[in-house]
Amino acid sequence: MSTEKKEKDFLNSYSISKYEKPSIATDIAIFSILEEVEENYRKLPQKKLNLLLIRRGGYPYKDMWALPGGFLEPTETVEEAAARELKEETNVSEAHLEQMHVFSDLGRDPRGWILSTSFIALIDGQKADVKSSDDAAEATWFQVSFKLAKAEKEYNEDKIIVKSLYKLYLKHQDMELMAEIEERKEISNYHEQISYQILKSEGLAFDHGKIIAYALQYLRQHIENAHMAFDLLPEYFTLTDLQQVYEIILDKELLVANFRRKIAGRVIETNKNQEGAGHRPSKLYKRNLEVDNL
Amino acid sequence: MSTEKKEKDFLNSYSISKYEKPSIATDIAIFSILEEVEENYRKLPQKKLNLLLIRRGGYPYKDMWALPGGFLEPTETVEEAAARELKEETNVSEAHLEQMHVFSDLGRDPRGWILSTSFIALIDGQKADVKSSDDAAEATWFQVSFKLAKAEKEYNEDKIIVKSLYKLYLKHQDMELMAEIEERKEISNYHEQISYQILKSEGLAFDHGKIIAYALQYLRQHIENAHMAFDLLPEYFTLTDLQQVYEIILDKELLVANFRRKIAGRVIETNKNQEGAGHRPSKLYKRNLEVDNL
DNA sequence: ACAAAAGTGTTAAACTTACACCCATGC
DNA sequence: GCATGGGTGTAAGTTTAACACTTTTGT
Repeated sequence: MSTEKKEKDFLNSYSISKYEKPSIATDIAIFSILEEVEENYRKLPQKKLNLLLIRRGGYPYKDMWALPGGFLEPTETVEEAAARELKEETNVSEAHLEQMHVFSDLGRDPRGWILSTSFIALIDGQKADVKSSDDAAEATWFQVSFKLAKAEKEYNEDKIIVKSLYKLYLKHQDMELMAEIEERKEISNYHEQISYQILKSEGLAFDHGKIIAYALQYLRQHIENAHMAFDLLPEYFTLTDLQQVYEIILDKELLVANFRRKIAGRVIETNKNQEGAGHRPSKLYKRNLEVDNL
Repeated sequence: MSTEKKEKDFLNSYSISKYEKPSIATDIAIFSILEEVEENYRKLPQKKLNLLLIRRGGYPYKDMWALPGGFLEPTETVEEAAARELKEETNVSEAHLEQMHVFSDLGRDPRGWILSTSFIALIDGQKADVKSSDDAAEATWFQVSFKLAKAEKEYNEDKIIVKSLYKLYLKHQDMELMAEIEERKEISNYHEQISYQILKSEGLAFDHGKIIAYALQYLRQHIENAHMAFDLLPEYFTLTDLQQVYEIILDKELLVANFRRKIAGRVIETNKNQEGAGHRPSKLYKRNLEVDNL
């Protein structure tokens, strides 16, 4: 009997269904930058980092807020599932959409054995068309605040443990969700590992506080490398817009002259101008697609 | 009826089994640095990047080589599953072990709907105790060669497409496995995406050529940031050892004086010396666990 | 003695950081 | 006119890159 024949026979008789299997969900942290209205005609509107959450219509965690997501269908990849969810919730089909992490803690979902392959999506807030989806769930942008509240370092023999307590606040009008997440880094001679634990969670469903914390750390660590900042902006933008995106995500002020020198090679000046503001009009730029390393 | 009661009732009546579910495999790219014997007593032994592969004992892909891996059990997280596999194959329980990517292409496994959550593991080659595991599969270190063979750039309106063809060779004695993988980067104003495709594959099971290519790119991109290089070395090492790890992974020569200045803060000098070589003995160093950013 | 690697010093160029200053607009 | 943001220049400090040179060992 040929090898091909044997393999075929094996596959025909193989039944994968005898093993217990988990369900796979994809959850997406969809971020955008939105502007608050500014009453002073001179001042620029304040930009804020926002995250899209959906109020759960059913059990479990009924009426609490969760990341958009859903179960993986047998006809699609996790990327396709994430793109489908993103499109359903925001009607945006072209966006930065990137795999982030698999969350598989036992008991993370009371419905059973469910793994989450999480994604991070960055979209231009103007382009998103957020509305209640067909299942009547409310989708809402929440302003994000994520701050280090406490840090401690423990020196053991051959090992250092760094614990950092972060407080996450998500605000929309008079609604405020909160989570306290502890990040634990363990560094030894042979390996290092990082883990997150939810200490407190108010108004957030499942382990989504943890996923959101992970996404925010991921954003901060990756905003400088790739072109992620551009994905949060429209096609044409001012250098101040771009700088503010960096400042919001890094939660840190940057010097104008230095920032401009640094990103000079990544943008292309256009002959368009931003007009109508109570100050000198600024040039509009677009991203330079041609960047050597990427 | 209280909300808690309702939630409980819901969960009791909820049956997740009605949806079709995939199996979850964890596959690990286990890397180590091994030395080739050197006949010239003066010369240092050549270090090489090695990858652990297992010959498949059964169908499908019988007798072909695959990444160590297995199915996720309902009692463990994907990290625990990966650690279990690593321990089974190498008897190493403390190592750098990190989630990499989820591969979910339809048809990636002829046995059915199987997703792979892939990991990357870095171990000190000396510590690994590789032997045929209980299921009598052969586990073997393969020397890795991964080179860019062709690159092309396509300029469209509002979009740039960069295609890079990589050739992967895996050698052990007179065995040679090969794969050609195309990396495709698409960069537009609104998003950028990167995908890999297997063009040719000889001797490698499943889509593992793709996973290996992904792992090697991941290694190259991350070796500078974190302390990954140290995880490939024993506790005490010479600065030349460390430099060679960088050189092997980046596939690029570095200047000695400059390298030493760059990593000066990350290592601690010990009073131990490497002796017995046909040249001036070198000081042994160990890693400095205390690094500001991590 | 000498091959091989260990290890250090010097310089120019590049990039980062901090700060000072002028410009243009709408009200 | 003036508040606000747009935009540029310069000098000090730091890091990188390239190269030259000295030191120490085992055989």
